[in-house]
Amino acid sequence: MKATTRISKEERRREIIEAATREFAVGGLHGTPVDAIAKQVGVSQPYLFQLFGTKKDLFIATVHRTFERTVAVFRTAAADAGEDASQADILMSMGVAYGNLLDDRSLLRMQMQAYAACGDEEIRDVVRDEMLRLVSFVQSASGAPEAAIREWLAYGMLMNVVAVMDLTKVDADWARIMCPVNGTEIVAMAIDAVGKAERTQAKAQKK
Amino acid sequence: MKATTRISKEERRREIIEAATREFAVGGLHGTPVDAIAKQVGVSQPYLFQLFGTKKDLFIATVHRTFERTVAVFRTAAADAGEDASQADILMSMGVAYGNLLDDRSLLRMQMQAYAACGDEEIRDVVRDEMLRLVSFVQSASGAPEAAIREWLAYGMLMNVVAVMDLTKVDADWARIMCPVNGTEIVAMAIDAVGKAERTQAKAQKK
DNA sequence: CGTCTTTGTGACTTAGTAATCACTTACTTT
DNA sequence: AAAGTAAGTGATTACTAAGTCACAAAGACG
Repeated sequence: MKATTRISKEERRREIIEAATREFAVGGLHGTPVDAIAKQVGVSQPYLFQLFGTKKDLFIATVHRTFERTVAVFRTAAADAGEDASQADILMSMGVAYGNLLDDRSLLRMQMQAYAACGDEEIRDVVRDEMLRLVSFVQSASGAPEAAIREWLAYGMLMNVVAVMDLTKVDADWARIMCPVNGTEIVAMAIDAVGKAERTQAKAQKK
Repeated sequence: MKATTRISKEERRREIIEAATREFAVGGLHGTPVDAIAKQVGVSQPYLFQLFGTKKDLFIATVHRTFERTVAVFRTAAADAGEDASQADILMSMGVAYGNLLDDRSLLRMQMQAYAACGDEEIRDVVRDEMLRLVSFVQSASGAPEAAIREWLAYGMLMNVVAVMDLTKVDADWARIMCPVNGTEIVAMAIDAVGKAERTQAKAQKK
């Protein structure tokens, strides 16, 4: 197999992480053979080990990339909200963007895999670190008070679970409790969530 | 190895599921050898296959048990709230009980493993089904409006992530955003969450 | 005490898979 | 074109782990 054109280490690394996201998303760290990732990229399996050292290291690199992409989406959303956007506007914009991001089930599932792998100390440390970055960014970008951010995060986590179960595809009363708008994308939930956060925030500012 | 005393199939099944919860919690479906579970129970590995058929089936049984335990805790908490408890009182009682339940990291991590394994269709169906039972119970036991339950669930999901990362052990500003009371148990968060839910509910009832 | 049912096991098969190593092939530079 | 460097692979090792099967031993019961 030498149909592959040669590209730089860094490029290849990026390609591999993209593929790894898709594969790890389904099987998790232990359920995904490195072979499968290599095959998807069209590169030999030993090369992955040369580039990443260990399967776990590749997993960690993938976790990093996952959170990085999320923060990037938040950054864009915050910028799109405009200069004179209120704190609530910014949270709203980021919430909607996150809802759209969840359409990429690979990214979402990869995030769940990261949480699930927190039984491993090394991975837990990485996940904490990534979460630190994410929360810090949201805080500084929105300027919203802690309580509002917490609530916004809480709804985000609910959205994760809704998305991972593909609840939007379930047409049942109970499903609508978790995800008010069935059959549609989760974005609507984000809007609803930010609406609440806004009220919380208004209260906090009155004090 | 015949130190084991013989007990009924059903008893043994229960023992195995307990051990499986602990093991699967760390390694997930694919990262956990059936051997490890068998060893913990003090029973031979082939016997597990005789009792459960497949590793995946054992995993599914464990998922079932995990949610069952959670609902049981909610049931007790709802009963403990007393006859003339308000809807908010009941949600509060269940929230606090859930916070305490999360001290059992095995149960919590097992729950995350269940979500993470939703890439598998069969497991996803099971998880949906368990979630249906859970949400339905909370709804009927509390009688609270949908929006209040949704918010209560959202904070529950946030608590999950806080617990899985062991954030209560992290003494940093950003950690306090996700988990206001650092160094202490997550219960305080539950109380805070239900406080919010109560307000939401009050609003809904004014309409 | 003998036999029947149920719980349980030792030994094996089969297949996959993380990691390594010696080696090759393409591209770059002088 | 020769020499050097960087990207990439075939073949193999050493091990793990799911699932099977024929068989054993405990208790129940007349």
